[in-house]
Amino acid sequence: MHNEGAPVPGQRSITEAEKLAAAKLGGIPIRRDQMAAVANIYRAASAVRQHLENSVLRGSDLTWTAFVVLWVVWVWGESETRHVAEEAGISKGTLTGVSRTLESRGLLSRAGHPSDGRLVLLSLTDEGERLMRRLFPQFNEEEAFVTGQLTDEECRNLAKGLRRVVLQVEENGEERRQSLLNGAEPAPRRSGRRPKG
Amino acid sequence: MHNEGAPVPGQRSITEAEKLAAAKLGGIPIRRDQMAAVANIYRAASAVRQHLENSVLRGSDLTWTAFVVLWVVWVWGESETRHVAEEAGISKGTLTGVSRTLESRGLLSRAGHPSDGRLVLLSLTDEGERLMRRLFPQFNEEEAFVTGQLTDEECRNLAKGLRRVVLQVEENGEERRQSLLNGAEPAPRRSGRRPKG
DNA sequence: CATTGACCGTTCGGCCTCAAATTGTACGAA
DNA sequence: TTCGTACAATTTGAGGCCGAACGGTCAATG
Repeated sequence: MHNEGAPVPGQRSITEAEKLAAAKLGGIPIRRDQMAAVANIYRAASAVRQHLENSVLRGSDLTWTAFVVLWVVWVWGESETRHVAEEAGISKGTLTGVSRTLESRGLLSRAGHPSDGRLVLLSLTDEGERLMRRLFPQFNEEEAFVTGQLTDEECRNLAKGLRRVVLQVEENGEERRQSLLNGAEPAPRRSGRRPKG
Repeated sequence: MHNEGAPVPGQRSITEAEKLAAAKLGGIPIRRDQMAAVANIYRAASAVRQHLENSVLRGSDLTWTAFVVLWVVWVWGESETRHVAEEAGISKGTLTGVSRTLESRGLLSRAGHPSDGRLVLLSLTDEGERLMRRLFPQFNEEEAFVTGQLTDEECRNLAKGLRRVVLQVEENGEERRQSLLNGAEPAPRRSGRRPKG
C-alpha cells in the first residue's frame, strides 16, 4: 500500500508527499521549504484548534471562534462590531451570527451606538465576564501545553516568523491578487447571495 | 478610542492585547510567549488560506479544503477515504461531503474496493489530473509569496517549530485531555446527531 | 453457521464561513 | 431639502465542519 512508509502523520508524510509531488511535476521546480512552511502552518493551526475545542472549550460548549470573539471583547472592552470582526479574524457576516448566538446564551450584549445609528457595540455581560476570568487561564495553560516542546525563545521566534507571513499578506496581498489577474475581472464565486431580479 | 494605538493589525495589536489581558487578570501569570505563538499560528493560517482562496483557487472555484483533498489524492494516487481524511486534516464526515461535491464537478471519482466492501477508493479523473497539473505550480508560487519575507532557512526553521507543535498534540493530546477531565465524562456537545429513540 | 465485535463510510444536527446583495444611517453638496 | 455618496450591520445562498449515531461488511470465535 502506498501509505506503508508513513506511520507518523507529521513530518514523515509531508516529506514523503513532497517527493511524490516533485515526481508528479517532473521537472517543474517546487519551492519546497515554502511549501513545507505553509503546510505546517495549517496543520498546526488545526491541531491547536482541535485540542483547545476538545479540552477547555468543550466544557463551556464554546467553539474556537466564539471564544475568540469573547476574548476580543473582554480585553478591548465595549467595541464596535467591525473592530471585533477584524481583530477576531472573521467576516462581519460571520460575526453577526456568532454574536447573536453568544447573546442568546447571555454572555454578550449588543447595544446601538448613542450618536451613530449605524454602529452596534458589543460588550460582555457579567456572566460573560465571569466566564472569561475563569476560562482564560485554562486556555492559556493549554496554549502552553501545545507549545510544550518549544522553549520560550523558540516560541518568540516562531511568532516572529509567523508575523512576517501575516504582514506580508496584509500589506502586499491585495496588490498581489490584483496583479495575478492582470486586467481580468475577479472570478465569480459559486456560493453567495444572488441579485434580487 | 481604544484602538488608536494599534494601526498595524499584526504585531502591535497582539502585544497591546497581551498587556490588556494581563491587566484583566491582575496578578495571575500569563505564558505570554506561548500565547503569542498560538495566536500567530492561527492568524497566519487564516491569512494564508484567505490569500490562496482569493487568488489561485478562486478561478477554479475551489475552497482550500477541496484543493487539499484533490492534492492528497493527486500525490498519493488512488486512496481509501479514511487515509485521505487523515492526510487532509478533516473528519470522515466532512470528506464525504467534499468528495461528493468534487465528484459532481467531474474532478474526483469514487469506487468500491474490489475485495473489501466497506472501503471506498478515491482517485482523480483525467480532468482532475489536468487541473492539478495546472493549478499546483500556481499554488506553490503563492506559498512562496506569502513566505516571501522569510529566507529558505527561516522557512525550514518555521516548519520545524510548527511540526513540534503538531507532534506534541498528536502524541500527547489525547492523554492530556483525559487527565484534564480527570474522571469526569467528557462534556456533551450541543450540536451533533441525536440517538434515534 | 450464528454471533460478536471491530471497522468503514454515510447521515444528521447545529454551527461556522464567506462574499455579495440589501437595508439603513450619516453627512456633505447642490 | 433633496440628492448622492459613503459606510455600517444584516441577510442570504452555497458550502465546510465536527462528532455521534447509524447501517453495512468483515473476520474470528463458539
